Amino acid sequence: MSDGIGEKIKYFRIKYNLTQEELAKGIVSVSYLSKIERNAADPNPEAVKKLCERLGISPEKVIDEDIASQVMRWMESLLKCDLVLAHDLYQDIQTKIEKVIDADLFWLVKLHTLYYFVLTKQKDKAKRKLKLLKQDQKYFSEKEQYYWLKFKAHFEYLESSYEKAFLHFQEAERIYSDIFKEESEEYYDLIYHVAKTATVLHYSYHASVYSERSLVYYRDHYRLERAAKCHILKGVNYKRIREMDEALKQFELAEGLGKRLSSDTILFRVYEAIGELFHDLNMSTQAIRYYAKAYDLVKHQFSLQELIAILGHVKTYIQYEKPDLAKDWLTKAETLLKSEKDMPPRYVYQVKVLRFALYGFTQNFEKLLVKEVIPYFKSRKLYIAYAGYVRLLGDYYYNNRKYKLAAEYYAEAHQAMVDIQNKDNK
DNA sequence: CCAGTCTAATTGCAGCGTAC
DNA sequence: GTACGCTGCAATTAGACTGG
Repeated sequence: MSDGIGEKIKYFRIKYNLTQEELAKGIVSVSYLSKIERNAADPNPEAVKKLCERLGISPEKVIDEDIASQVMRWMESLLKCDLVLAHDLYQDIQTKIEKVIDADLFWLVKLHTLYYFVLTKQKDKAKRKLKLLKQDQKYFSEKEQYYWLKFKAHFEYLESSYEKAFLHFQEAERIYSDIFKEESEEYYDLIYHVAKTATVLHYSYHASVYSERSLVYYRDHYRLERAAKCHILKGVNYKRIREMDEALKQFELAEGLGKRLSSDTILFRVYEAIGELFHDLNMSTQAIRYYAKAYDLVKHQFSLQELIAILGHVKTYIQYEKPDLAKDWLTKAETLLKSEKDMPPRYVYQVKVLRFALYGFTQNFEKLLVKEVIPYFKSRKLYIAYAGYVRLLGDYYYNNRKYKLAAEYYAEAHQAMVDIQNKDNK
């Protein structure tokens, strides 16, 4: 019978560094323990009791209703990204769960703990959890396999490995219908994340299909914050295919929702996106207006967002041919970087490159791009940024009359863009 | 009651994969 | 290679059931 006691025994045996022989000695044979652990045997309760005693765990099979419902509430709070509630429940559950023998609940908790670490950005803890779960994935039921794929994807996303994240999300979607009877909040949360990841990867086709699907659900269920985020995703994708009016419309819808919810997070993203849109349209005054709005929302509070808004100002002032203002804003960015050590590399590199753009491209620029920037984006498979910087280096060689090198880099940038399209069309 | 039969739990051992 | 941890398989054992 599979009440899942086997996995639990195995988990604790490994935790306490025992071999099967050591645990089984005097109770059952090693090979029978092997079977028990794999749920391939239905051992007599006496033996199970002895094994559990040796491991110092309680063999109670009946689970506390309290814990079960608490775990469900915790999973729900994670799905809704309610971190305050999730944190409280997490503390409580962790102390209780080890005493409970119900493998179903047991793995669900382990898996959701991974997601909890990802949401709270505890990278090291998440990494460790991921490693542990990896060893046990062969025991996962289908439902657990689904969560495993989904949360692994979230982890990869956090690590900026967007391509891996995208594949895991898609695989999770493939098995979703085998496990859950209907398309619920869980499903559309997954769809939303596929859209989000596809957007980062510039997979425009996937991004627009998935963001539309999740938008419809969130709108109909009055999940306004998510709906706003879907509008932003749609806007970004319209912008990329140069449907600027449609993009602006999406951003305005998101703005309306953001105001109604008085959510600075949403409003920041909207203003930053509109700023970017006007920047792309060479409408510098408008772009600055929105970047300024975005900046006002986050300055001296959220340093990463602040940096993003500052960078918007710098590139727009460069475009606007106001180098002095651009230099002022660049200084702000550099000051911010000094006080905040843990900024994502892609923004750090952007600051460094913008400095060269404002003060002249020197040989150090070539060194920075060849040795650090280009390899970084290549290894992360962030091909859009990669292609952008490769092209920039091409420009540098071109301006220095190194035409052969320039041509090579232009070709490489072109190839990277073609590759993205191919991946999107798969 | 008991010999015979059937089923399921349990064991011993050969052999597999991995780490050193 | 060999030591170790683990698993698959055939054999053994224990217990339940049945017909005489």
